[in-house]
Amino acid sequence: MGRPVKSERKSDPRVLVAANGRRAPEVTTDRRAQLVETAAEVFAQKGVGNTTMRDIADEAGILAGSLYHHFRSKDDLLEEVLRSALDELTVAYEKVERSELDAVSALEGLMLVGLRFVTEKEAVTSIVQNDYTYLHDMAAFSFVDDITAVHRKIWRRVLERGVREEAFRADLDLDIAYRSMMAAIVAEVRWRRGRARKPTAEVLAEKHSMFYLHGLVARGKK
Amino acid sequence: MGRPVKSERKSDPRVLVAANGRRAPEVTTDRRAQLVETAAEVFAQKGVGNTTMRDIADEAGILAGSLYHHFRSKDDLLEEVLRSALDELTVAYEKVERSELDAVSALEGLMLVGLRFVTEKEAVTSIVQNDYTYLHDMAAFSFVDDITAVHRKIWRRVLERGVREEAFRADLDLDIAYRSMMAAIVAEVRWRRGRARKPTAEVLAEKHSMFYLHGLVARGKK
DNA sequence: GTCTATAGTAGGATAGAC
DNA sequence: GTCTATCCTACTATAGAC
Repeated sequence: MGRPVKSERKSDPRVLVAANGRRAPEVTTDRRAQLVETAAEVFAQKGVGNTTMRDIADEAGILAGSLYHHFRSKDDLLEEVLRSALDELTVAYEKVERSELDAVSALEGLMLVGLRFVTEKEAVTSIVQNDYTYLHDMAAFSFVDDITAVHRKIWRRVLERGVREEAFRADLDLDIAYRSMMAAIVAEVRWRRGRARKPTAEVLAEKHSMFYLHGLVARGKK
Repeated sequence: MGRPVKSERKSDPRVLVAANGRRAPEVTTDRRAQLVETAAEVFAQKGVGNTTMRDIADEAGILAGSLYHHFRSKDDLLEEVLRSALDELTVAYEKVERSELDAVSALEGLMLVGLRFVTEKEAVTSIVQNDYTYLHDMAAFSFVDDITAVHRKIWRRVLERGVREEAFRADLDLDIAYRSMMAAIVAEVRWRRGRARKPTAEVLAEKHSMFYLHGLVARGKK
């Protein structure tokens, strides 16, 4: 990479086809969604900056130029990879918050949702985690920060409620708590990538909850 | 980036000058060390893949070609950036382990050392954190993993000792504990970069220790 | 929807003057 | 130790045939 790319985003091919009134949308979406999936995998594997359109095309079994029939630019393709996945995550977090569980259960719920995302969308998680600098320096990807901010607010509200309801320690530093847990969840993707034995999100959530709820120190002591 | 670069590493200018028997080593080192510092900053800011030799040269006030008088290649330069800093971190961790504190204090010590590194070497931490994929895919940078493995073993020994001495919970999952704390420490660099108010390592260590030692749950409850 | 071919650009690295 | 000039390579993106 390195060549600056301005994506201006205009029409979406799917909309055009839909307007024709033909084809099941599922099939229409297929090729495009399939390419997005492939791209996600390659971006995650090599890093966005080191991924060329040819890399993606190779993996998809076509030539680089053909990708431009589906996407306006490399950044356009990346945007589609990220936006679809992150929007799903928002919905899942919101569902936990709306469920009105007690604070401890709600936090466990958020953790499970976060870890499910990490385990089910390894590629996207890797991209967000590994290409942080790339994404943050390009105005075109500020939407990632916007979405992340929404997630943070949900977590914060649950933590605040926990303190208010005296389920969590009163002297808790909520910034530290949020940052630590989020960092740990996202970092899980680095431990599981390319590994044979991949623990399920449920197992990980159970362990993380245990760790964060009770801490390191043995109960009997102090 | 994208162009594969093989660094083979041969003579070091400093050695040659030293062999001449002239100059204070400090002054001799200066220019090179200064360039390494500058490079670290630029790599951290833009990401390794998006940093060009011209970017670094601009920041240093020279032309791109001149950098090759000091370093054999871009990767060579990056290697120097990383190796010097990470070796220092190893020494600091080892010092904590040798001090034979009780497990809780030792863990607090490791945390402080880790956070001091993050706060004092923001650039290097950012690079290791953000260009994870780049570093892991190139054989030339496997030394980063080697060094990290040494750090992990030190942390693990302290955690294991804590459990043995019954300072830490017996049912602690050491993998989760280590990963979580390390992820949180390294992630701190993302929160402080470009921020006006930067908490000191000491303040952060105090807060992280509090959080990890005691967890979220209020004592009175459960 | 994919191909061939290619324009246009930019980065890594080198050689030799100063 | 830095500069000028340049080679080589590789990537993004486009145009038009099939």
